[in-house]
Amino acid sequence: MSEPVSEDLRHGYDFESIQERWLPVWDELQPFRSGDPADTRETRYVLDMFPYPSGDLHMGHAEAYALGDVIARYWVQRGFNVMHPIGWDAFGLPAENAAIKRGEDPAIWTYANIEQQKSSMRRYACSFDWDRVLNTCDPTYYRWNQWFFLKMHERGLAYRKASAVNWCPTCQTVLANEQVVGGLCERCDSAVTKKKLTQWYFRITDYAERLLDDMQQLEAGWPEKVLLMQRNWIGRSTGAEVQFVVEGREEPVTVYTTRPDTLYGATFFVVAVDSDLAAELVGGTPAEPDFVAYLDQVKQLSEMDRLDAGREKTGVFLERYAINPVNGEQIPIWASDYVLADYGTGAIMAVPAHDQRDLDFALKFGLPVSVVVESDEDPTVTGIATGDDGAHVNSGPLDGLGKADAIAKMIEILDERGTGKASINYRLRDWLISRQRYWGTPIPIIHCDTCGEVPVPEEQLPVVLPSAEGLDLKPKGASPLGAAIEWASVPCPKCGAPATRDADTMDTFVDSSWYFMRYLDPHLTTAPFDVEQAKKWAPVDQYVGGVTHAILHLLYSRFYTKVMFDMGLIDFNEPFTRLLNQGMVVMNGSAMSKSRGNVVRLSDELATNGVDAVRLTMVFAGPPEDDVDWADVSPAGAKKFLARAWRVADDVTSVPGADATTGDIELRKATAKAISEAEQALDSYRFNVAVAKTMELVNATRKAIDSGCGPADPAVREAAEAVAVMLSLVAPYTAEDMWRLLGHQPCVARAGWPTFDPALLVQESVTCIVQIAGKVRERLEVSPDISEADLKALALASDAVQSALAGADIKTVIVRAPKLVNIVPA
RNA sequence: GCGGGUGUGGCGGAAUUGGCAGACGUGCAGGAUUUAGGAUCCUGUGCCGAAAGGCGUGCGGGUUCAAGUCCCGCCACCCGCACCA
Repeated sequence: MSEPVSEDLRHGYDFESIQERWLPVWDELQPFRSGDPADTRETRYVLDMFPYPSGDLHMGHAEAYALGDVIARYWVQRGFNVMHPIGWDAFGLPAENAAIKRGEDPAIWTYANIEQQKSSMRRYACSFDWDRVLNTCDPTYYRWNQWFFLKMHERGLAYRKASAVNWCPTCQTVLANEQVVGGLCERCDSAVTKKKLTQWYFRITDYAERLLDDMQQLEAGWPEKVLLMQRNWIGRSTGAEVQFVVEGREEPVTVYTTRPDTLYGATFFVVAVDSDLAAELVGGTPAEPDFVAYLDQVKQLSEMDRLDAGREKTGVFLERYAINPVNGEQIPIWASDYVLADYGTGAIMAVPAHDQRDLDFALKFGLPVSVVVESDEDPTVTGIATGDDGAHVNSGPLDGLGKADAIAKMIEILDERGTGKASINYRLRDWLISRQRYWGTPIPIIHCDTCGEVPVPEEQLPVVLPSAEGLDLKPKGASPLGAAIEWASVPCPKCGAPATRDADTMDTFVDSSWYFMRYLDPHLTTAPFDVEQAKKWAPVDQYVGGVTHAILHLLYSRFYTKVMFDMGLIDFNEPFTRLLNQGMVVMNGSAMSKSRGNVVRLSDELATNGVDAVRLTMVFAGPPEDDVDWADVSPAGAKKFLARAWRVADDVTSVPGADATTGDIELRKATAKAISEAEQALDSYRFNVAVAKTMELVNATRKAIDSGCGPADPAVREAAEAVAVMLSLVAPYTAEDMWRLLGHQPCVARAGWPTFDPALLVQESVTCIVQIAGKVRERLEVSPDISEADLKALALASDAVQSALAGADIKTVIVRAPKLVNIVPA
């Protein structure tokens, strides 16, 4: 099987030897270093989402990095100083799980994988600036996680509270809201349960309004879909808070509602079964045993079950009553799990006539239903809640008003009486960042019996993870760090008494929330990043990554950026100006997975077709945001094209610097057109189209060599050089070798984008189509600046037109010189 | 249920402001060269039709001299959210 190699040699193009030839040269020349302070080029910051080091690179990486690379390399060719860094999102569960399996330190597995990925990326010819590499599991990195935590703590943005939190029984750790997908753990798909724990939170809800408002800045550069998902996630809703007096209770209870206009229709009251309020209200009533039994039953449910909207309503009457503030009616208070403890106030007024959930509940338990918005159907008969909008009835001063007016009026009334006010609520919850696992950033807090939670003094950072040696990392619901007695036992920084370190580690999304700033100077020891470098480079001009992070990572990064802004560290408030969500690489329509047995191995593809062909396949497959189905594309075809392009350069016989202006005019025009069109395609992120334009130019040049002006014509050299530079974005090895064949020194990556004489784009004749009743009947070669009158006359005089008209009368003639004439017969 | 997106040859996909639908590639067919081809080169390739010609961008209407593109109504598929009061 040594055949393929000898064939390639026979035809000259051998991707393997080309790869071997140029890798060491590039290592030497380092064309993508961006840190030279004397560099005066305008700056651009291109960022690929950094990888998690679990094994070697796969097809998904190959696509993402190929696309990011096209953008970075294009901007280098256009004369920018481009920062294109890479690093590793190196903390997290897979390393820990692998370590448990092998009984070794997660650091060993992690760093081995990083080395492997790094070497694969080098071979894949990623245009990274290798001087800027960072690993989040290095203490030099995570000390700044801790630093940010302390700053947040100072500002009241990091706080601890006891709450029912999401718990993954498999990972044996808590999860943020964003990490629960459809009731399942985002990482391992286990059914998530609730657990009451005291945990650390970041107060992201304080930023809800700004996270929403600032999306305006992103509208031009982010996919609409991602913005929409974030808007939905933040879930702003407007309504009112209404106070209900509860019989036998000093303080009134406040509810949140988006429909204060339906207050006259509130016939009962529901509190979340797992809220403190429910326990308090039921305390001492005859309903208490029933309530406790019900609460136990609810606790058994997984989040999955609980979220099932089709499920029958359940609940318990608490033997207590509230007073409807507008009509003074006594309404019963129930507890149910369909009301969420952590949204609004954990209690609602139920308006069964006009809310489906409340109606379901009312019908199940035989509670009264009172229509307050005029409806044709009776909800108690149809079982369907009515009255999204309509005239209000049975509502005193609101009678006759529509929804919007009624809401305004009711808020006015509540305001006057001091029993309510307009209010805004968000679906977004605070970000739970504690994790009960080993491989993460230790939380820099010391718990002291007398002083409480004491921040680790800044000068004592980093709080370095204790060695995994001797620690049992197996998940058991409590952090393994607690068992590192020597590590955990420290004097209280305040009073000096014996105290213990917080044993939890931070969510790894903390690591990735600001890493884009650390790249600016990853070796800096005095601050997380250099403020001056930030002015030079940030924010990120182009971010590239999968849509899987549409909410989690991107929302957290946006939050961190606003916090950094408030701290005065930066002068912008959005981290990523443009965002490109590349599609996935799939096989036969479905995601590659071992269980499906449809995994295509990147290493196999690289061995068969070479790096350039794989990169080209990824880029040429279609629009970058679409999925690439490997069954639909042809890496072999890509290789064939690269060989064709290479041979064009090989065939050139003129010397470098040959005067192109004396060359074949038709090929020169084709070259100018290809460059211009590729440019437009690249500027609008239609990389597949840019490749097509390059292919057209290769075809035209081939033709010129074989059956046109011949290989010695300087226009052929001009075309081949343009192809080399255009190709350098996608197929750097082939392009570099073409550059060598053309008599140039490396690197083609910094040769500069080809220029052309705009006069070459002007055509001296264009094809004008002549339509009769919208159908093409004739084509005329005309001057591009022909007048409408001349063109009309010319078209009408044409034989084809005359015979097609067959003497019919003409109603109108539409002339769009010089491209079209449409003759409309009567 | 709510919200959003997408429908173009056998396949992946092209197509400024409405103005030659199918660029480029793949696949397929035929040919050249070759001991051979999973190499290279050339030719053809939307569909129907022998041809003339007709039809054609999910379906049905509409606007227009002209619609893949704009408007209205459907259908299909995909994605996100889903007891958030």
